[in-house]
Amino acid sequence: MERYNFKSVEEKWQQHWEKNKTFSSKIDKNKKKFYCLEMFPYPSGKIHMGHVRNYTIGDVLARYKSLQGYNVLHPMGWDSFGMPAENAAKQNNLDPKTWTETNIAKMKSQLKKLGLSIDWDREISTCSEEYYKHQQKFFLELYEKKLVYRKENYVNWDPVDETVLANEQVIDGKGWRSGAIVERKKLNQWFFNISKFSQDLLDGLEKLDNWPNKVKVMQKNWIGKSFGCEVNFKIEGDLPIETIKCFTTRPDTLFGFSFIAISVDHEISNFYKNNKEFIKFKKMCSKTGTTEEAIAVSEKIGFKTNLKAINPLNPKQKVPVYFANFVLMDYGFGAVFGCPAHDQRDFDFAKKYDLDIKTVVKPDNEDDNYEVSTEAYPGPGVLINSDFLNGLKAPDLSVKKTIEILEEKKLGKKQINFRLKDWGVSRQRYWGCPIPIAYDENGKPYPIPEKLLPVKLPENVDLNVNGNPLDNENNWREITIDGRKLTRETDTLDTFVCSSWYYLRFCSPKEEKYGFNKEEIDYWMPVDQYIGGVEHAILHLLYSRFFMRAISYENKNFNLLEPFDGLFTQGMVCHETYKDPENNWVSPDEIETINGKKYLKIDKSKPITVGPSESMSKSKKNTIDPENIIENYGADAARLFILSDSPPEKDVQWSEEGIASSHKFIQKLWGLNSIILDEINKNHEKDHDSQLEKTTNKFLKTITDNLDHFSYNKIVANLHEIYSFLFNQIKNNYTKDTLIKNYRKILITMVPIIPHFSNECLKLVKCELEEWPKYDKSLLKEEIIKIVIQINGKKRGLINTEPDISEDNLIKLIDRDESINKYIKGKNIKRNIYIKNKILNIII
RNA sequence: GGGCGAAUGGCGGAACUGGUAGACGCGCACGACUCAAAAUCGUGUUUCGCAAGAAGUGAGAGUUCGAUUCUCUCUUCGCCCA
Repeated sequence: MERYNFKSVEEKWQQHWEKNKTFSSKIDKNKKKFYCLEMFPYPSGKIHMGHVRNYTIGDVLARYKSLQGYNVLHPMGWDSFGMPAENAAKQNNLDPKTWTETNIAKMKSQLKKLGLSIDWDREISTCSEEYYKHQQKFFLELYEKKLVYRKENYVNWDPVDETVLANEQVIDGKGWRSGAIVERKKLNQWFFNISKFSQDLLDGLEKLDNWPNKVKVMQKNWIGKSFGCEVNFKIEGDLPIETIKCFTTRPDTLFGFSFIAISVDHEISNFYKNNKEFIKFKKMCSKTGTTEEAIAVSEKIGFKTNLKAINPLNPKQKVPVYFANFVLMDYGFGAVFGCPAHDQRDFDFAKKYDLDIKTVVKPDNEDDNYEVSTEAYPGPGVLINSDFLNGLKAPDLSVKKTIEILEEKKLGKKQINFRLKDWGVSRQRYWGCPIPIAYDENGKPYPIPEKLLPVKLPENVDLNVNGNPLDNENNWREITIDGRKLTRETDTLDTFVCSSWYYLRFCSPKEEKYGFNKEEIDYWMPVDQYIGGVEHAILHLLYSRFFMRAISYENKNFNLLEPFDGLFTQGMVCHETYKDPENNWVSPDEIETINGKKYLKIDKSKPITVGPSESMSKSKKNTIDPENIIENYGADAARLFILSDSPPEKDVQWSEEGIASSHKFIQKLWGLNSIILDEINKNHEKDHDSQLEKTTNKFLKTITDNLDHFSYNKIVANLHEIYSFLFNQIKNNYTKDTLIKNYRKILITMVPIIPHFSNECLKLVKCELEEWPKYDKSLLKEEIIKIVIQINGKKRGLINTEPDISEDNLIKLIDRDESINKYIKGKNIKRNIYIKNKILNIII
């Protein structure tokens, strides 16, 4: 018997698929469509195991659905704008475009080696002009609809690199590259008005039945709807200010009020423009980052004004007004009232500036003399020290009641607030989609006319400058439109914009007039199954949901709100970690195993410590290169193993033993295939066919159920079981027809998982790939079943019998079975619980 | 601090709506083949016990004839938000 040569077989089938355009897709209204989409990769250079897992899961589904008769759309593309290209280009002194295109070519060939059923004719790359010209049109369309606007906003500013940093580039308040303390700086930036759809995005979650609940909860919290109240505080003091408006979710704690804190950007700051102390204070505040977390951990500092605020519920009480670093202008109204006893931030602030701390809520298990001492109590309870509000249950009842009172007195009104802020899309970078806007000498924005689109990125740009390289491209920046001299916008779009509509582009990747073609969209959209990492649970998915709404907004021809009908989030790929005696990370291929112990390959006197399995990362040196795996074990083995060990939604541990065992299993299947080919050529008279029929039928049911539920790890177990069955029973002399018929069915079920191998075997048994084999329900019935016999809930034996046996007949069988009967002989039976075809519990 | 989730052999994990706990794989042990090794094949493998048997799904309680599964309390871990 010849060994299975995965290399030649895999190559052969990959060429076959490519030549025959097996996976190309087009509209066929007679067939049900299935749009299977995996999150497209960033072309970083080469694929990693995370990609292998993501795309294998998607490929199993796409191939399965295709066999089930669906018209499957399974495309792939490149999320190819972004900072790594710019950084790499700087380092290697080449341009981002070349770097990106080289990477794409490399990764595409790697993905092809995995044997994915992708329609490569639909390949798109977001950094190509054909792609981003449509994005620019969308931008202008949204600008027209007033869903895009420009405003001043704070950014994380690295004063050393003179550049804007994304939140994830700020580590412990410092720039990731320079290590400089990050400042807050105001810049004019473009925004998508996502908050306009806050309520709608929240409501839409309800209908997404095929999304993991976890993701829906995360999005819900991110949108962060809160019920509260806008309160107007009367102000006394030396400035012409009559009231300050605050937003609060806890108006019921107004009797514990002891200060008002306003943002340094609040309009009142205009009166302090020339105050040197204030300017100093404001500068100090700018050292605090812009994230909620940075604000939470920083020291709370304030700048006292001469203003006094009057408690609306208790006009006798007057409290100071401070500028404070923990209040941001873009939440609420840039002003909060402080209730130190029941908010930790306010508590810290009050301690620092020696302000009153008055307890107004007591926990249920405390008496009325309860007092907050070392930290704030933000929990539920009952109101105390609050005059006419005393005794109300907090927060539900007390908040409701307080709002009613404030509304009645016209001192405030009920308000709904969302945490979701508008999406700032301006990036001060070269390698992104240019924003199709220019400005006149007064800074007034002009959309670039459609006939001048796309606004192309200039080439041969000097990237080794601080700040945005486009700012130095004067030839590119200055343009004349209709005789008017204008200057281009030099910011480029956030790459999340590119990925928030790519699923539409896949439906009609060659459409020239518009980003998509309506007929194609109507047929293919929505995506039936979207598959990717949970790390995109919030931003990417929320932005895509927004984008769909923005395109549909005020559009009579097009009205699709949810792009992804089903979502599946796969887990990460992990690997053991290794360290040498000096505590340096060591990669798996620097290690040699001798007598079960691990040593450094180049210096065998150094033993290796094995650490816990962690998600693969370059810094921990525990990555495995998929290319080597495919080279040594084959794509089918890689696919089989990445599916086999864990459920796809959980983390999986990559191991050398695991991939080797998958490879062995394919070899065993090949051996079995040879035996079956021999058997088929013999002429058997004896007949054991019904057992083969039944087992195959049961296997088909199980594997189909498991495929339908993403239980891909169990599918691999099913294959092992059916293999053992065939291998052990093959000598039973099945008749040729039965053997070939059932074996073909089994082979077809392997196609989604190990497509090269199973297609090769199918060819050898002369089977043209047709359709997913259906199982026969009537064959699932067993002739003999096992019934568990329990005595007082403890298993004491099994009875083999025909199905649907009556309780009386079953007891007669037990009387004859000594091993069970010995437990009940001479005992008084109180009662029997009989669950048909399953269990009999005898209570004595 | 809040939200969500998880905890099952030496390891990864099975167990459909409460009904034989440990499928399948890895690892390990023994055996066959071999001069030998590798590869391959076979047998075994939750724990204690020679055995009959007993205990057993993070800990403790509860519901039930029966709980890995449902309820409550706690512990630990993971993810997200802070």
